[in-house]
Amino acid sequence: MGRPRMFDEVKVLDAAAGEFRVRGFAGTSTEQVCEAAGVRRSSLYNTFVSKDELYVRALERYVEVTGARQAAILTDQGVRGAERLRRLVDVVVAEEHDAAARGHAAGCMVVHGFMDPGLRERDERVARLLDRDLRERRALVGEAIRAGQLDGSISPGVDPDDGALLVSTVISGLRITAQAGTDPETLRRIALAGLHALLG
Amino acid sequence: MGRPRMFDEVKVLDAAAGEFRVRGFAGTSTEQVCEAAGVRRSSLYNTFVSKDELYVRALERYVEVTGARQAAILTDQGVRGAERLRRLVDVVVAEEHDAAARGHAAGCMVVHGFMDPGLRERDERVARLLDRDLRERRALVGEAIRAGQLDGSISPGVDPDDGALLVSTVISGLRITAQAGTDPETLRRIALAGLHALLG
DNA sequence: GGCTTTCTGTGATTGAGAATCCAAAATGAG
DNA sequence: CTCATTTTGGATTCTCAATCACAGAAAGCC
Repeated sequence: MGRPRMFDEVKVLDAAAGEFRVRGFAGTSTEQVCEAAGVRRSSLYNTFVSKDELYVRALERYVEVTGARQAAILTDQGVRGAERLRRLVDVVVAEEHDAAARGHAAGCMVVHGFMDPGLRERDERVARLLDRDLRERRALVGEAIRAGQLDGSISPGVDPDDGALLVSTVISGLRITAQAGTDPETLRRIALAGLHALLG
Repeated sequence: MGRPRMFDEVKVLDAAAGEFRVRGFAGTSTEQVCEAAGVRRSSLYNTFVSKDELYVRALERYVEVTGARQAAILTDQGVRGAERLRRLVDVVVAEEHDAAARGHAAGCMVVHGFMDPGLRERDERVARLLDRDLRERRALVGEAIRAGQLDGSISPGVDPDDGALLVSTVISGLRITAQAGTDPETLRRIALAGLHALLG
């Protein structure tokens, strides 16, 4: 029934996300994506219509994968609330560390997406994806904070919604600070200091 | 002695910075800069050689202006250390607020610069400018923290260098969170929560 | 094995934007 | 007023990313 794909569609999306997260949409050429994915441009366009469509698909995938990973950490019932937040930070720091070892910064599609108003205006779906991701992320962190307040690891004085916003702000800031060549231990120390209001 | 300039070179740089800070280098066309500055393209190129050169000049100017404003706040001897940091946050929040009123997010050339590794690789001067700015900014915040520890407004337990890194991380994160449509009061509350380790 | 279908790869075409060029206009000096 | 000099507006060229079209190749079906 026709010649089968020589490449794995999802692998290409991951490769594309790997490029977009570093340089953003405007800063990444389709040639770079092809290079990273080991696919010819015509195959890329044949499968994914356009650069915009590819970006949307890659963003969907990126949000889904990172969201799932973070959800697993934040809802881990075997761990106290405060520790879940620490593990979240550790994951982000480790990501940056791994990327730095490969020479480039990790970047983040969500950060780039938010920093590019033109992109959100041009494609409604991008705006929706980013907003939904942000909401879900905050909801998950908020739940972890509530859990922490119940198990006594997080001070009951803080509003979980504010706390969630703080966590997402600190992590975004971390992405920027990481690019300036800050070492992982320092990065982790700073992040935990930023969450001092929550973690004491 | 020839026809004089019809435009103010510095005003054009400010207008260019105003565009670059929102969409970054790759996301901004010279046409947009011309539009914003009210200058024709030939005038732009006649005066600033190329887009790259224009960007470097705009970044220099941007870094100089924002640096001076922040320095004034952070070294204000009439104000206690902790209060200086709060004022710094207020300035950033106000910037985002003003921009939001005009429909677009404030953005930040420094954040965009750090999030664009390709740019730093291509032009050594951009990398140097960003690094220098970051160092100076941290040094200033560090000084304010030391001052705060002397006047008793900031807990003596924190390392000023770490504190400075935290402040710059939180402010960067703030820039991102602001784009998601967070209102100014919330933004301010979150930022102060992030600096809880410093400000108590 | 021939046929159909769908993929792949090469190369052409389009299009956006950066860079350049040129003639006209403006201005101050003499 | 006239000249020398520089700016300006518009047209043009150039470059490279993005897209498209077609020929060849690979797999399943009969």
